[in-house]
Order: sequence, then C-alpha cells, then structure tokens
Amino acid sequence: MKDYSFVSNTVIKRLPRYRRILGDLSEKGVKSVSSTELSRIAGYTASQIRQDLNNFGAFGQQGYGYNVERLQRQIGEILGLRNEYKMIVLGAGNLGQAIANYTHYYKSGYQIIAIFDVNPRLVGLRINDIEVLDAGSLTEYLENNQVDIAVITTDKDSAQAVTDVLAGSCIRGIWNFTAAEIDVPEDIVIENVHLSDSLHMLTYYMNQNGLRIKELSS
Amino acid sequence: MKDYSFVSNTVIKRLPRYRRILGDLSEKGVKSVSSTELSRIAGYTASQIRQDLNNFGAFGQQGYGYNVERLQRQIGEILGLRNEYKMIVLGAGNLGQAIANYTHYYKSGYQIIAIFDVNPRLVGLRINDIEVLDAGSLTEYLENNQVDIAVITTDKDSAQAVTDVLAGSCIRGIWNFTAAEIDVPEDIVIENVHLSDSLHMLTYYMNQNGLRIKELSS
DNA sequence: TAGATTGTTAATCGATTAACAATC
DNA sequence: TAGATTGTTAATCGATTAACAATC
Repeated sequence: MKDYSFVSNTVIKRLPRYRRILGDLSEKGVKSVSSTELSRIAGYTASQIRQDLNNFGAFGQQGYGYNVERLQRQIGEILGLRNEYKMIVLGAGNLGQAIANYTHYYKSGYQIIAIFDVNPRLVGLRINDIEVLDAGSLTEYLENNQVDIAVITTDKDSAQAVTDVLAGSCIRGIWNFTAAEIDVPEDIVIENVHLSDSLHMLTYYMNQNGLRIKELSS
Repeated sequence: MKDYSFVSNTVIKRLPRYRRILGDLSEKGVKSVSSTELSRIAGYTASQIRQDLNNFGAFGQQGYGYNVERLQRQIGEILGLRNEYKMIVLGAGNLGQAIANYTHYYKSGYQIIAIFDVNPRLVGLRINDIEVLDAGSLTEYLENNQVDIAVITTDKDSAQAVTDVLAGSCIRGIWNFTAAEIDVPEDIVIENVHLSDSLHMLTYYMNQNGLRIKELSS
C-alpha cells in the first residue's frame, strides 16, 4: 500500500464508484473503455476522470483507452481490497442481522466472524452461521482474535461507550450505522453511514424537484 | 417550500448533520449555541457554518448566537421535514426488513405503508405490522394509494426493472440501497446508499492510516 | 455601555474544466 | 501513417476561510 496522503478526499470518494462501474462493464463483456465513455456512465467529465486516475499512476493507453478489467483491479489495489478483513458486528438488531447477511455477498474479502449483543435472549443464536456473543465478553474476544473492523449497529446512546471498549484493541476501522457522532482515537478510522441524513437529503431534493417541475409546466 | 436552487449541493449535504447536532444539544438542555461552539462539534469552521446558514436566511442574533431548538426546527423546514411522507419498501430481504423496522424510530414523519416482494413465501407476512404484498401488484397499488418514496432493497439486477415500474406513478423519490446505477425519470429524485462504496472508503483510509502511524513511530 | 457574535464582503485556496502535446 | 485518446499543464470556476462592520 502506497502513501497517497497527497490525494484529496474528494478524489477518493469517487474511486469505489469508478470501480463499481468498471465491474458492471466487465460483466457485460466490455474489454476497454475511454474516459469519454466512462464520463457518460459516471456523470463526471472525461477530464476529471483522467485527472483522478493520474493521482495514482498512468493506467491508460493513448489512442485506446483503459483496459476495463485491469483498471478495476488497479483501483481495487489502491483501495486496499487485495487484503482479507475480519469484521465483527456490534448489535444484533435488525440492521446488524441484515449486515451480517449482506456483507456475505461481497467476494471482495470481508468476513464477519462474530456478532455481539447485550440482550441475553439473542446470545447463543446463530445468524447466517455466525455466533451471537455476549457484549460483556467483547474485550476478551478482541484480545484473543484478530479483528480489523467493527460495525456499530447498537442504539445511538451506546455507540460511544462501545467505541471506548474498542480503543486500544486490534480494531483499525469502525463502520458506524448509528446517528451518534462518535469520538475515535487517532489510530482508528471511522466511516459513518448516517441513514437519516441520507433520507433527509432525499426529502429536500424531492421538494425542490417538485418546485422545479411546477415552474416548468406553468 | 422555497426555491433554493441557487444553493449548492455541498451546502445541502451538511444541513442534516447540523440539524442532528442541534438535536443532540437540545436533548442535553443547551438553549443557545454560537457558530464557534458548533464548529468545534461539527468539525467545520465557524465561518463556513455562518456562510451555510446565510444561504437560507438570518437565523442568529449578534452577541448571542443561535437558539438551538429554533435553528433545528428551521433547518428541518428547509429540508421539508414538516410534511408526512408515505413510503413503500421494495424487497423484503434482510435489509428491507431492517429498514421497515428502523425507519419506525423516526419521529420525523416517515411512514412505511407496505413492503413488496416476488417471493411467494414472504407475501402475506407482516413485518413490524406492515403487510408484505406481491410485487406483481405494485402498479395497481400505486394507482390506488398515495406513496411518496420507494425504498429499493431488491437484488442489484432487479433494481432498474423495478424503477421502470415506478416511472409515471405517484412516487417522487427513490432511496436506493442496491449497488446498481439506476436511470430515473426527471420527476423522480434518487438518493443512493452504496454500502459497498462506503466500506471500500473505510478500507482505504484504514490502510492509509496504518502507514501514517508507522511513519510517525519510526 | 462593553463584549460577543452575527451577517456579509473580500481574499484565498482547492477542485474542475479546457486545451493540447505526447504517443499508442 | 492517420486517428484516437491519454497524461498533464494552464485557465477557470467554485468553495472555504479571513476579516470586520453591524448590532444585539
């Protein structure tokens, strides 16, 4: 893994999207793609796509474009997808269970190895063949197992407390699905999936779009 | 709802976050907050927060700051949260079920009124007291019921087909949880929750952070 | 009133787009 | 070779930050 600290977050955010689109093309049997074609699919300018990619190297070929399969793999390498990641899910509620099943679809190398919950009724169950363990045993578990990512799907009020337990452990990344704004130690990276924020954005644009349509038709 | 088409998407994206933080403060009993205090919590500059808000009006008071409760309500109004929204969930899998339960937590006025699935085994079930209906009856349902938002939690390959059924109906917004890049008609707004993209970003920053930490300690 | 903090203009910074020489 | 398309520099555009007068 190279040091790309000079690359801005705005660029990084677009990488998984590029990779996903390349995967779609690859499935369709497309072998090569130009930045102009990519720009039509992704909705960015061709210029931007070339700029973005050139932060990481020269992946294309003049007069030809990009090899779809190779570029997909190369972006995957930039993102760090060649590794295997072990994950645990904290909170065996509906969302936790959904993720335990959902991430199984990924062939990209993410493996959920345990689910934790405070509810004694859930402890001992198996979800998608993954054992639900007592949240009280989390610290001990982290001492005896190599885990990379913790997925937080507890209720909002427990999110910070549960994160404090993760501090100083082998956990390097937190995928936070609660609405809480969590403080994390420097050596842990956090990615927030604030679903309510997403729904509120949708709502805003629905209303604005309604206005725009009315205006056009008047 | 006013026309805010002059406000950029970069600004809009921060609004739900501001509102959420104001809600947290309000719960703690905080009555007023300055842009400087907000900046510490949100991680933006005070200047940016004031700039953002002034796109929509003057909500503060010199020498005092912002009234927490009122500003939260005002941002809610900008986002369109005073309305009631009726939602349907397309796909009664783990994620669909999780969302059917999850969104019930929102007091903000979102109501799930039906879930659709192609699997005859699931049709007729009740999830969180919401009926699972046959996907085949979707068109008819949309003709006879007022629905604002469709949540798509089908598999990736069905996402476009299901969207085509929504075109021309009463649906004004799509909340897409599949990895598909969906084409939508002009009068429908789409908000994508690409969970795999989010996980890939986390992975990238985990690896970059690892590098940074190693460098510091060497 | 004096102190604090907003609303807003101007300055800076960064990101996007345009353009084109290099080259496959 | 001629045509196409990249890699990359330069120009433009937009977003963020700084600064401060207005004012509570």
